[in-house]
Amino acid sequence: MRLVTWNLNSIRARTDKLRGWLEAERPDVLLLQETKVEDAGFPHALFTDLGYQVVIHGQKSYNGVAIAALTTPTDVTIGFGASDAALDEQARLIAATVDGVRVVSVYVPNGQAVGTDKYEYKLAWLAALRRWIDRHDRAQPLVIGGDWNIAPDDRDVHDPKRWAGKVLCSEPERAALRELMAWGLTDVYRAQHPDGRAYSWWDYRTIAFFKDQGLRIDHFLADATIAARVTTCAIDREARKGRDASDHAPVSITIA
DNA sequence: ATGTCCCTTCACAAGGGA
Repeated sequence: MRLVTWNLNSIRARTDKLRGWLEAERPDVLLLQETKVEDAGFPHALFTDLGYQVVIHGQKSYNGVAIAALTTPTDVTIGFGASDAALDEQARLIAATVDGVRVVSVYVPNGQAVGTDKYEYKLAWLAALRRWIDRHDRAQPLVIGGDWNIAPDDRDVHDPKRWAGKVLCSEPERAALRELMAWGLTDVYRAQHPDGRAYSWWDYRTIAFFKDQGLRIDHFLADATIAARVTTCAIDREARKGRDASDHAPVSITIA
């Protein structure tokens, strides 16, 4: 079973690129972030034409997440619900069961800059995600993929000195991620590649991809059951190339 | 490195977000 997570930075702007990639790769499950479209405008045919079923949680202009799968996603939930419904006004979380595995697509808030309101919102959102995971039944295998907007440690940063303390790398964000993982989740890429220096995002603004000035902020976090069965984790750098590319590359895992 | 890309609207230029 192969799962891929990809922040598209607009599914409508990425339609042709995504179709070509999907035809060539055909993962069993595709987790999407930043679809940037209301549900009524979602391009369903892009998926159904290729045999995928897709469940979506979108909004106008920003955010938006989805899960596409070759088998039927069941028990779909959107947002945190329960006591954290106040943090559900932005479309950043969707979950479904696929082939017995609880699969989650997350788009963690970017946080803009340390000390801003958006940064505080990011930390609050991550705390809510931890509470949401606490409600998950440990009997069901769990994998959470998405754009976490956090580089877990300095191995995940092209220039740790330049990024020290900045948003995406600051200690409170990293601590929030560790708090989440303390539930019993493994960063699949890092487990597979202890010394790996692969990145998943390169800023458009600094022409960063050309210089490979990237950060690894897109992750699969898996529970012990799934983590033990992972055989590969790769970042598809090729998909970041070209003028019509998202600023994120797809991240892929294979589960035996 | 204030350099790009995508979205939206009191829309064809400018602001917000990343």
